[in-house]
Amino acid sequence: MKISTRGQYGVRAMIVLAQHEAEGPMSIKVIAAKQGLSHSYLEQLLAPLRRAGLVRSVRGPVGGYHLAARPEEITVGDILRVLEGPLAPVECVEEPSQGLCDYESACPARTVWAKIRDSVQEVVDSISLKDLVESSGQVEG
Amino acid sequence: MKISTRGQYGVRAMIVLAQHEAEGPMSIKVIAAKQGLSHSYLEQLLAPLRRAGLVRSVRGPVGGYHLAARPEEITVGDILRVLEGPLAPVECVEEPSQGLCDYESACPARTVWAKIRDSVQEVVDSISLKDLVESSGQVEG
DNA sequence: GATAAAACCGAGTGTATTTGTCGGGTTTAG
DNA sequence: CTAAACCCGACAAATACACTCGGTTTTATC
Repeated sequence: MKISTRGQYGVRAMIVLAQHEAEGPMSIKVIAAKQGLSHSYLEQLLAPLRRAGLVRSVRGPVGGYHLAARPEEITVGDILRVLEGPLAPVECVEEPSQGLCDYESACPARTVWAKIRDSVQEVVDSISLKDLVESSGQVEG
Repeated sequence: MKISTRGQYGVRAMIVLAQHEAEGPMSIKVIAAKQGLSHSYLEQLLAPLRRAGLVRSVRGPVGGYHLAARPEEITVGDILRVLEGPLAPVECVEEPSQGLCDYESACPARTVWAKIRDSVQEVVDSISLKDLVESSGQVEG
């Protein structure tokens, strides 16, 4: 039941972008330094986020990344789905619907997994980047 | 964000034990057959469940396992904590308290992880084996 | 136009975890 | 005494994770 570093770092990077939204594009180098992350690895996370339309990139010198929408329009769920895949604790309750367990059609355990899934989704979909930037005292740096 | 097969199989095995509670100890062989699991692997899951006091074993011929408490007293959370470890999406929000992130003391992302943790725990701690046995049509077999 | 900073891309790599298997030992009912 | 069951530790294949590396393309600035 762990979120991998992809999801963790991705959320942290997006928070940084939200915090410095007004300052124009921010380079991978700067984001990585602010969060103590590897440049190359962070690069691998921003690529899918860009393809998913959550951030936009500007190439060339003084380029970098900025949010593709306002902070209140981007949720933690959006980020985690891109970097972690389906937010379901087991395959058989992924959406769009995976098949039932092959062993028996009425699987009592399945209801548990579905409830966990719904519960997690409700949490992450209800938290926007704006919420996170506001709740934290504005971080300097 | 996945639950490993340990947790999945463990919950399924415990449901089987709850369903046949009245019939005396059930052997690993029978449980494994009912759920289509490997005998050896299931054996590895029942050992920690026994040490944690969730099941009791009876040795010798016609031995096997049975629940150590009534189905309404054993929750899915109890089972998952034994087989999956702490029910926290990232280390820094595990209980008893792990240290904060080493990078900055005020980590906005941390509040997200804590909410996910609480949400998952509330779900799994509120579902007992009794709930699962009742909700499913009584499975024959 | 040259330079350099930055995004972009794909492949590769070492480690850790997962998901089991296997073999042997111990307990115990019949 | 023996078979059935639990008990224990080693081991192995497969997968996922967490990066690293080298090179290409784009583009502001000198």
